[in-house]
Amino acid sequence: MEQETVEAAQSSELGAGPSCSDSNLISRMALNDNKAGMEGLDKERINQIIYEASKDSKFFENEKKKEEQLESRIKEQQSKISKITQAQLRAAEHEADKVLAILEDERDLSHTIVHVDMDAFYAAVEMRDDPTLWNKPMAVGGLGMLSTSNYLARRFGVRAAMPGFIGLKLCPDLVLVKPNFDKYSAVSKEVRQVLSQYDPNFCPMSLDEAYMDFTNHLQKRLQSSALSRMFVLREKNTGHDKIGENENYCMCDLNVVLRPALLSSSEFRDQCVSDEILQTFLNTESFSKHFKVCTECNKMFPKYTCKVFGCSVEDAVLELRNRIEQRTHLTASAGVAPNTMLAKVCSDKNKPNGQYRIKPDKKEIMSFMLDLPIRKISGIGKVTEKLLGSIGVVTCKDLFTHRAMLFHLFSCTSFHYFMRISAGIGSTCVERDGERKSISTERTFNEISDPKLLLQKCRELCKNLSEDMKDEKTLGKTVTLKIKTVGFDVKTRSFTLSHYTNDEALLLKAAQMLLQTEINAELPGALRLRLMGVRMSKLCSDQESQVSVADMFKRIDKNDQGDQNSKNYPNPDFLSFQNAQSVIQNFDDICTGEESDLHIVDFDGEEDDDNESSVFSMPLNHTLVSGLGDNNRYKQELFPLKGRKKESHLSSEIGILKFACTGYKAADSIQVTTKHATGIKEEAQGKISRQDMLNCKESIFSSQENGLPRKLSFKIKGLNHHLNKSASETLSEADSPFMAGNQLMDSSHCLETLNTSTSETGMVSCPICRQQKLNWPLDQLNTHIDLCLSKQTVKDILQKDKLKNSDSVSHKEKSIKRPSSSSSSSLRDKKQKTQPSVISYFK
DNA sequence: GCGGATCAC
DNA sequence: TATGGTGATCCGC
Repeated sequence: MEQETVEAAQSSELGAGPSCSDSNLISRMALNDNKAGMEGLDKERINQIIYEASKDSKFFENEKKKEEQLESRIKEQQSKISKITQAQLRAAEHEADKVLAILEDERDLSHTIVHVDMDAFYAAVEMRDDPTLWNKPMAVGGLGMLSTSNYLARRFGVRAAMPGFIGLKLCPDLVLVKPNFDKYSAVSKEVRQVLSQYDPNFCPMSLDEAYMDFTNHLQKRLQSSALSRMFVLREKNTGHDKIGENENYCMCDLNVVLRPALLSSSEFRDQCVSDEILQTFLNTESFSKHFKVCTECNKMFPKYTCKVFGCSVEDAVLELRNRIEQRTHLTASAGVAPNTMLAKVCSDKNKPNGQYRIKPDKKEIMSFMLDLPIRKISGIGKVTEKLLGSIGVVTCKDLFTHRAMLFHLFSCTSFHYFMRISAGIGSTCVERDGERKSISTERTFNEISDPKLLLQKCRELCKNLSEDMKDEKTLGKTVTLKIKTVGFDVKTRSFTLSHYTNDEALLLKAAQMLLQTEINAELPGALRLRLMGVRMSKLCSDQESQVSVADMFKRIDKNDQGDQNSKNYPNPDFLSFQNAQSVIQNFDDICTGEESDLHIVDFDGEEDDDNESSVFSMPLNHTLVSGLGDNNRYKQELFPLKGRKKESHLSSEIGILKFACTGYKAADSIQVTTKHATGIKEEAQGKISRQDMLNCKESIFSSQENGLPRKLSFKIKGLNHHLNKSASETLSEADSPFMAGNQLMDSSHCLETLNTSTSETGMVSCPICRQQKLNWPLDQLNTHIDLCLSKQTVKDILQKDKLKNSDSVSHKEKSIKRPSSSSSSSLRDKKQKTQPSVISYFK
């Protein structure tokens, strides 16, 4: 810990010059001894070894590059500083003090937060189960990377996040053990069982650590009997506390196999008795006389004692740690404080197998913060440490001293974060994280540069991810490809689909497109990778696609009121895969006039329809609903308009449903909104051109592959339900390339048509941007279409169309409340009398 | 919304 | 011979 201060002080002095320019090792690669069990090491020697092992590697080159980038960030920071006037600093100080005053108001000392952290968890589990490791420096991991090391190994400078081969250089006797995650996870479960008895809502951060709120437990504890705070302890240092030492002894959790019997045998079991009296009784009375053999394993009990734990926080936490140890034969450390930030720091203070408490007292907190290095705070890593160090901030108190400067140099978020740290204020709730926000898989490998093999790797990853997502019953919308070059350069490229999916083929298509783009960018060179990953974000649950129309209403209403509970409702911006899929499946049937289980309900609140109320219970993915504008009678009754936003998401979805079902029937006058995959919305008002109509069709057709929708980007507004004369005059279906006589082709034929009609000449053209290529493979064409749809091309088309139809009046969505007579055709005027304007559906 | 960076474990 | 995998967040654009 002391070295750390020295290192930080050095970096604060270095100013502009590169750090460690004299010594060979750059600071970011130096041993990070910010970890228990690593005090007082010969850092210089260790760093020299690390340097020797790294200096010629590409990894090292990249680290140097990053170091330089950091240096230039620091220079920028300094040039900013040079422009700050004294007056500005004074003003900033004033602002900062205001912030601190507000924070002070929020200070909450009423909670008792405990952070529990298993000591060298993975390593400890392995040592517990293998006596041959007991006296050896060991680490869990491989030559590539270590997950954790035992305390013996730490004396050599071997630590987590260090490559194994360097660990071996530091400590040639180091034993490497391959990780057994299943085992760690099982042990973790046991630990959690104990934790849950103190706080059922504890918040696990990983397999080996958790935050807990002890406040309630401590309250109850005050009322609890001494006996209920009595627990069994194995006598230590007899050897009988280690698994594998002596097979003759019971290794069960004595608090499970023995304690109940002890409790019921105690003469105090029905009485209120003081802790002292009970403890004295336990010390004199030898229970082991009566209980010698474990009924679970039939082995002899080891030597044990019983202890009554008091009602204080310290005793409660000690009891918890003891119970963990009895249960798992592993030790844990704990930190106790009024908030999570401090509790976390505390759990490290007396590691291993210790605990530390900061009392809920402002003075005590402030004196604790006084010389606490900022690096100890969770969230401040090596970069922030260095950035802050360069302006003289090393301890938490320094954050306060330099608050005016921090105000100028950092974002609002960071500044507030720093101020909270300086005041020792942290979160007092330990709620578990909500739903996950992304899911990913990535793999490091020996260099791959052959495009075929790269695509193969991509395929594997997508397959894995798709499976993981199906296991998790989750769908996603944004696909991100991550690549790391052999030079350790990391890049991410993402693409947002128009609907949620976890389908392998769709995933692959998106990821492949992104990868191909990167491969192409390197041409004529090769893209040389050492890692590839695929991530899916913007998730929604698989289940959520099964909502009824009523749910949908509720959801929109909740969300628009900014309800805190809106998380309980599906993301309003959803077009579920199932939804789309079901529409597509019904698509051909409807167009060809065959049976379908898709319900079509005009749900506009007019008097004449008895079917309408049934809509509420229909699953949406089999229901086509129209008329859901704010004028909708049912909707108004159910959810009075209280400044609610327009139901654009809903109408978007319904628009797509409508189009899918009626697109072939054509329309006389419609409005098109294109929602790009990028999220940009483009609108075209007035009459739609024939070409747009075809584009829409093509888009939907080309979206079908293996029966799956690929792209649904069009939202049709104001679509009239049925073909009529005036429409047929302006839009002849016979002109469609997808018509076979009077019959519409099914989707597979359309695909064929798309293919063959163009391949006669060998030239294939993109239906969107009209770009032509010789023998454009369908795969790539589809990928290209995706790209087109996501970029600006559609916008251009729509722009042109706008020009062509410049006689029609253009409206902003907002201004359209009623069917506009100025842009109406006579047909629409007629229709309007019998039913609400189609435009009003999507106001 | 996207991409780079930082951070924790 | 040789430096991980997963998830979250923030910032600047």
